[in-house]
Amino acid sequence: MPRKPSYDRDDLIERARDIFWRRGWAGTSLKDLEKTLDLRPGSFYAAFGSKDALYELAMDKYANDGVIRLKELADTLGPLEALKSHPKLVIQNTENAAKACMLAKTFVELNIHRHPLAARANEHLAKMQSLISDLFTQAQAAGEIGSQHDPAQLGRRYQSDLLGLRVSAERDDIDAAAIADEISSGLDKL
Amino acid sequence: MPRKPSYDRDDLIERARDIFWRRGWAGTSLKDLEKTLDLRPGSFYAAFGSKDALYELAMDKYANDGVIRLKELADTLGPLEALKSHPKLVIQNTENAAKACMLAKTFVELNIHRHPLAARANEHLAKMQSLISDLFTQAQAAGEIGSQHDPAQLGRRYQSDLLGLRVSAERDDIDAAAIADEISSGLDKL
DNA sequence: CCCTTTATTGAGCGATCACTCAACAATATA
DNA sequence: TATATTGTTGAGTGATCGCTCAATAAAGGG
Repeated sequence: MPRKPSYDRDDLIERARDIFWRRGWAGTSLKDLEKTLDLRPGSFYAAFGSKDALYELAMDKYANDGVIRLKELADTLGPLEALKSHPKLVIQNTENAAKACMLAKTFVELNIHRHPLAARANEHLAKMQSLISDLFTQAQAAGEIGSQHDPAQLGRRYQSDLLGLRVSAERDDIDAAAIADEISSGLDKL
Repeated sequence: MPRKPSYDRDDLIERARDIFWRRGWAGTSLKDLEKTLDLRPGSFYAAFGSKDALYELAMDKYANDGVIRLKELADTLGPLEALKSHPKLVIQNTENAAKACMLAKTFVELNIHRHPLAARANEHLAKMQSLISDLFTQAQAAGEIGSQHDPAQLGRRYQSDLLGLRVSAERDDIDAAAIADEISSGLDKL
């Protein structure tokens, strides 16, 4: 009986992810979203409910894709090589996305207001950190890094360095690829 | 002849700096500023001209104070020890300020719109990076670090790591002091 | 065809945005 | 005290914010 939507929902979420990622939460207005998604207000709210609800969908997609990408990298290259190549890859998205981490941007922007999206961003960051630590554990088990290191500690430091790299990568006057190389080669000394 | 202002201008700029630092550019409304500075709109605009003009004053103060603090640290402890203790100090501001770097927050929030404040934030970041590199040069000249390293490269990496640390320090579930220690002890291996 | 169900449209809601300005208050000089 | 100069006030500007909803369009089942 019913009429079908004229759009692909996942495609809209991806486009929303990119504009939220680039412009931030407060920096993205509903007019921006309506233009980017080619939706009138009524369709937008029928489809997603609110700006925040769509932001959450977009951020969840961002986070899940990031986890999948790193896991696939580990399956292909092994844990240590995955961690070594990840920094370079993560600042190479020439597309319509930003370089800085969307989770970090969301957290920093909204945590001061105790906004639920900040808490969710932090959960995603914690999950990613846990994945990174797992890869360090695997690398250690494989004898690729010394047994004296604490994987949790390494994961925490790695993620922190990655966040710094990705902020630096937004700057035109910074050679971010060089920083990525230094992060990677630092892992060889473990 | 004239009437004198009933406020201390520098004090207002410091209070503005803290609220801008914490809440960001879009996240700080004029109503917020009026409440924090105890100024009615007319006085605000007579004193500062615009929200952006005050933001610039606040950010400039933030940046200049940061430069002065690091220089004083170097005068007291010497270049390498200054760089080693700086990370711990910079995440210890228990006051009404944020942990993440105001320059990085400003740049990341406003650069996508090519806002003049983003360009100015980047200039401040570049100047701070230059100061850091100078300290590495001095440490190298004093034989505190090996001669095989490039001070410019070290400065770039150090600043990037610092930005990551300061983002991580906003998270309640992260032991930022531990990351700061790792950054510091990493300098001993140079 | 009709009818039911859902999608789409776009004018417009109240609230808030950064900001203005005419009226008034306070102070220093004459 | 009178006057000139500047600071302060707060109602109010047009624009934009996120969002609503009644009207209309489209599609499948009978």
